[in-house]
Amino acid sequence: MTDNRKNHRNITIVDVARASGVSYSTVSRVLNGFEFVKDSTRQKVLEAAERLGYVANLQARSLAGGRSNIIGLVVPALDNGYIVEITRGIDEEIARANYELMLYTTHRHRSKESLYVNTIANGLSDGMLLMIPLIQTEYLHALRERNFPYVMIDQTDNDNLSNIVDSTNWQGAYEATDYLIKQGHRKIAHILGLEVLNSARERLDGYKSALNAHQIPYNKAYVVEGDFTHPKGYAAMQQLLQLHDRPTAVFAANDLSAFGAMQAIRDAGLHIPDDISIIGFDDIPEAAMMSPKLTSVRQPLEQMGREAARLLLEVIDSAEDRPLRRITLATRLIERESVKKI
Amino acid sequence: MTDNRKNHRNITIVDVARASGVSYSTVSRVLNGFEFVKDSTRQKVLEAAERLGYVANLQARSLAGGRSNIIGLVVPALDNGYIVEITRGIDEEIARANYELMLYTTHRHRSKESLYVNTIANGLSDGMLLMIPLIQTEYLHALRERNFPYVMIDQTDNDNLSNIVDSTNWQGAYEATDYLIKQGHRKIAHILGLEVLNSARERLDGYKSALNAHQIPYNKAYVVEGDFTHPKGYAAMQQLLQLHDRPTAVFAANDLSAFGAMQAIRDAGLHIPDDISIIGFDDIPEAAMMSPKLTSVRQPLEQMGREAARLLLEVIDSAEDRPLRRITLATRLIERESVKKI
DNA sequence: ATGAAAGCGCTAACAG
DNA sequence: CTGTTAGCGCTTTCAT
Repeated sequence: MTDNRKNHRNITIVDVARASGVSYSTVSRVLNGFEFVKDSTRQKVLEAAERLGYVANLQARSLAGGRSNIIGLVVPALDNGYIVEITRGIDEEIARANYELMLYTTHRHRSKESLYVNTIANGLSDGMLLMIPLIQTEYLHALRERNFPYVMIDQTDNDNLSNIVDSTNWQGAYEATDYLIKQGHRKIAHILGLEVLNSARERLDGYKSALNAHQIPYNKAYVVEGDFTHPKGYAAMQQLLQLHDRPTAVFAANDLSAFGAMQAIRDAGLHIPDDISIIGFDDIPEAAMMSPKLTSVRQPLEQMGREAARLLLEVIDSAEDRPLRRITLATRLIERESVKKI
Repeated sequence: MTDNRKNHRNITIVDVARASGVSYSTVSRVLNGFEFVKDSTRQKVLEAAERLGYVANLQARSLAGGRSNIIGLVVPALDNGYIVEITRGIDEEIARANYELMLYTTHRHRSKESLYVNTIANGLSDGMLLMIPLIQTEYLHALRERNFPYVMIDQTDNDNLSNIVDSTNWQGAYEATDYLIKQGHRKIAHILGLEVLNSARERLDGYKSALNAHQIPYNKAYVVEGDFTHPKGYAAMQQLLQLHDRPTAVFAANDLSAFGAMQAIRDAGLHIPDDISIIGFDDIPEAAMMSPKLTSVRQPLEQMGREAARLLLEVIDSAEDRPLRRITLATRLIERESVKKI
């Protein structure tokens, strides 16, 4: 601080100790719910703390080896409903457990990822939640080595040594494609997700398997590049619209690219679902607000966040040799208005 | 911790000191960019820190009276684009200054607000950003008393003693209404925001003033209760649709209620903008993704976040007697497809 | 059941 | 220019 800003004396356990006539270690015990404290003492201390308006100093507590009740969350950015929904689930769940959230946004810079992982691990968080696509396994290794609690969300740890929460990508994609087929579609395109990501590959596989199950030949021209973004979805759809044998339906790897595709369809003067049916993946809140409302495979995003938070809290509270868990939540097709039966 | 989780020895300045053969206060000086250090010493220290993989312990630094480079952000919840957009702006700006974000979500519980304000002020944040509607002035008073840097976003401090970033609510509402009038509308309804909030009142005033300026009598039946949410917007619109003399256009206090209204209009079998024109406020990203795309008064949300962050950073860096600032950003009408000329 | 004392990692005078 | 020292507020042995 430039000046005397931090010279304000906060109420500390010493003050509480003085006010209640005990030593400050006793105050600490009371505040931490330690059991061997005389009831009358406990009362006195609690009362004094209340009266003085004592507020614990988390950093000091954490420094001294206690818990900070803070968990770190690393995300790429706050720029889409997908991340925000998961974050909300996390937020709700940790609030319930009286934890706070420290938000680290990498802004998709690689260098930040390692920095954050390090900072968090050696800092004040009791644990950390990772939503970093393509995280390098070395970080994870470092975390494990120091026994730092962490949970990954919707990602794969190639070493298979992490606690993970994700959802049934393959299954969801299969179901979406199968649904389109059952609505009479045969010419079904797929707008890919970012292919380096596991979720994107699993969705592609689900799509292929469904076609295969119905003996519909796989048409390479119907599978176009994408990266989970709106602009790419738009471009991909434009590409599909130029095909001689235009698809009658498209399954987009996520809602964001589906929105882009819808835009492209509209801009081409065509109508959804009359001319082309479309189905998304994720079911972010915006999907229900579109017109027509987007049919989509719901990934229980908020719930994924909640489960991840809960799992992390468990890990923090448990012994080191706790067996790893992988929680895979079920996706579910939400039928709305963007698919037509033909 | 239940076990030896925190017994992992981190690399500290003591290690760096030992490795570079200087005292640890010198290391501290180097790390803090203190100027009176011999260049050769600085090199040695930096090199050793790098080699050892030293990562600063923010809590210790903050405890000892230094900066934590963390700012606290208090928000009601992460449940709508309005908050998320502002948060994003904040996030980007503080990242640029190498700060981290500690997120406190009140989940709209009053008790949490005071707790957070206290915790943050006595905790590790260097400053705090407040997005709490109807914040109690006593908290603010407490903050000022301890000279704790804070900035409020899109709120009013009745005592007028705070640094604030907001936008031209009155002006924006006036412009929206004026625009509708110029498109030939006379029967213009208004879905109110949460009336206890200043922004809601200012928008109502802007609406009234515009009507007045065009000698259109104020019709009380056209002004219906709302609270900035989708469901209330829906209900408000239903109410308007039942009127004998139905309005031809409605100005909603924010996009969220506009979305609700649009839904109600569609559910009533009517069309936008052919049967009813609608205009929102905020211009959250979803507004451009609707069909028809919503015409809306853009509040530069992300920029508001940025400005607030920048202002806070300035306050943190400046002397105590820095004059207060209020930054009011301009709103701007974004014409899209939800208003028809009649 | 409670007090005394050490120390977590760091910054900031105070000396020199 | 650099080392020494005293805390910041708290948890945690170690005594008693």
